[in-house]
Amino acid sequence: MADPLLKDLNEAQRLAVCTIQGPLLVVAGPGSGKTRVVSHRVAYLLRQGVPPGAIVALTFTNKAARELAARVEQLVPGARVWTSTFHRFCAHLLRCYGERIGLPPRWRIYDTEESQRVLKQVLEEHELTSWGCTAAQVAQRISRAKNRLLGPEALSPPRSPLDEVVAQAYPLYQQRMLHCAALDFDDLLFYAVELLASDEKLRRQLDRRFRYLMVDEYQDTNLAQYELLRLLSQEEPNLAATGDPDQSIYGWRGADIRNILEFEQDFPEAQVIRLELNYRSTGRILRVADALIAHNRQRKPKRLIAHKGLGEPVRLFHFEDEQEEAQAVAHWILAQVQRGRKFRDFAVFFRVNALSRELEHALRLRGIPYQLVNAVEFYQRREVKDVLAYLAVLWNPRDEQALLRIINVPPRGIGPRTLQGLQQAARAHQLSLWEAARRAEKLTTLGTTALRRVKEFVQLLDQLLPLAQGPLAPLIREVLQRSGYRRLYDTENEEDQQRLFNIEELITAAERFDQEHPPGSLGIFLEQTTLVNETDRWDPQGDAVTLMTLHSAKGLEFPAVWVLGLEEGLLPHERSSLESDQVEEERRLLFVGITRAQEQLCLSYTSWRHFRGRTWMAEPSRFVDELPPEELEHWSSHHWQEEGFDAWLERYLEGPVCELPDQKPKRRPRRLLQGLTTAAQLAGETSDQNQGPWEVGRVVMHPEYGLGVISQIHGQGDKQRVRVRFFAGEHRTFVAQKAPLKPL
DNA sequence: CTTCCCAGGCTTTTT
DNA sequence: GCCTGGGAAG
Repeated sequence: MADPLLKDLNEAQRLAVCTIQGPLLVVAGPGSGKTRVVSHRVAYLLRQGVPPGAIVALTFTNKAARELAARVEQLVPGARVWTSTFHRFCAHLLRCYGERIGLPPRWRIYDTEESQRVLKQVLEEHELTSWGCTAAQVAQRISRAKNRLLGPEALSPPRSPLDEVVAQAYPLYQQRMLHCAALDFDDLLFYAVELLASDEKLRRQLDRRFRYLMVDEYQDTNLAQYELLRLLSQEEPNLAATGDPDQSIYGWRGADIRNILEFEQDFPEAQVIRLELNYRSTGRILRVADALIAHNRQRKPKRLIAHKGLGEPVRLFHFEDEQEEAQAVAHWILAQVQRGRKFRDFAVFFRVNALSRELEHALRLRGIPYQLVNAVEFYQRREVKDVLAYLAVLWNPRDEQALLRIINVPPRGIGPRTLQGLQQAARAHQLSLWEAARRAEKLTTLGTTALRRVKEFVQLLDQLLPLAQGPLAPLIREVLQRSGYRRLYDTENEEDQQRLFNIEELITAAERFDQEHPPGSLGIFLEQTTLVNETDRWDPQGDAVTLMTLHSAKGLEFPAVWVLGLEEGLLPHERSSLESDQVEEERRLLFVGITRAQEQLCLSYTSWRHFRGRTWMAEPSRFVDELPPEELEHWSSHHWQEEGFDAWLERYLEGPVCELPDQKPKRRPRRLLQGLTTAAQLAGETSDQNQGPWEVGRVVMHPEYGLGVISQIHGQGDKQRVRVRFFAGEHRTFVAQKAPLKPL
């Protein structure tokens, strides 16, 4: 075939690209060129004369959607194929047709925090809190129900107190959400399915319009997503799903691995193509992965065939404790960087974030740059959410959570008492909180002061309301100006500066938005802020080692990978080690970690682990026994007494390594005073951005340690720490904001 | 309305 | 060991 599009594809890939009619399942093992296949398939469809508007490609993350769009653009410049996340796709449908199933106009998406607050309110108002279950638990159950398309009326009979609470709270929660014109993430899918299931005409219309559906990461779909796809694949059943059951690691979020396992039953005409040739990892790494995952029962038989050579053996290390382990990781990296490798070639994975601590310490001690992937998301920050809440109220005053968030921020004397009065009035008269506030004089028995303050607040919003029709950036500035929000923060204070800076960032984002949207597009902006996270994810920026959880590692690859903490209770996690389904998911988690490695793979476990303030006796993970010994080099902790890890490293690297910094004397950080973090954890590079009352060289006084000198300042904002050398000889690091230090 | 203090808890986190 | 949230005190 002369088509250049198909030139660089292997046989299975080509088949997957060219199979365009009927249901198709592409079981794509790790590193098998799945993204290539998907993008080429879109291009091929276009090449075959399919109009771009007939194609929809659904993904789970914005990043995946963006990447796919970019690759299609590369192959077929100017093609306008709709790539979207499930949630955005559903949000779009509901914006267009939501009123058909009774959704209020101008609804907004509540993020997890907001919807949980609503739930909490509901629980409290109906005295459902005394049952000893948390709002988070109930929220999770409601979420799970929605993912399974179970409405409040469809729950199975309660069998536990929690069931009881859920049964009562669920309908109340839904009512309240709709009353606030709010949808949570799960609602987007749930209502979209309801819409299509209840409106056959619309369903058929959309089914015909979106003739070619593609879904990535199909193993992670839940029932709601599955049903959505079904509803859109009746007359035009050209559904192409790609995924790998062995990489299904989101069962706990409602993903149902059966969707992919039973694809052929669900779509009897389906063709199944397996991409088994792996371009990423060396042979031994794949054999280890293969042997491990073979212990799972819930899977589709599939091989991993190495395109690369056999490569080095996989290394399995046993250490005494996590300090030794962390030090070994650090030396392993450093020694290789000294020999020409880049820091960015390395990644370290762990099951739980808490395990990064010791590792970070070890890396810092040696000046190894690293990027820890779990940053607080921009749109989750308090000040950003406050400003967004103002916008949300201006967009739809019925938005109760938003209103509650700002009604007394900055403080304007509307305390819990006043609020309670307003809320009572609202409930009594079936009004929104905003309406109650607006008519507070008539509806409540508030005192004159309280009433005046409410009035002032109502006036403030009334002044701002007309501006909501205009562009965003000026609106935000005006909000900040008239509400006095900016005054909340002190330009002298380091942390506040960061917050003000974040607000500036938000305005910048709004300015960009204004350039691309007509005035009054506030609703779209609000939707983007919840559905799109600009800042989060891992970016290969700069030269740094990557540290992340096994979950975050999915979809990435690195030349050299180390997975640590292969211990019972940690991997499989203790909370997932009883049920076999869950253990299988944990096994897949390790599988995902292993298959990220291109050339080198190290695995490790320890005898002792300090964790949650205790020393735990550790036991090798059951998965360790499932690895094929013939592909491994296994080094036990006894070995290091004879040789030492550094000596091993020299042997492994076949030559001396330049001096590796020695581990500082072993001392476990002790807790000394409330709000105080010890030096051992945070000794590190000196920041060159010393500002505020803390400066290197400044003499300070501590109530317990006496006089000292600030020797380093590290980090920024609320993370900022000051390291102090006390004249008595101690070194300590303090959280700057909470430091009990007095500058002298 | 803050601020302080302590108890309890504690995977993973695409949207 | 460290953080969050709730409750009491200022």
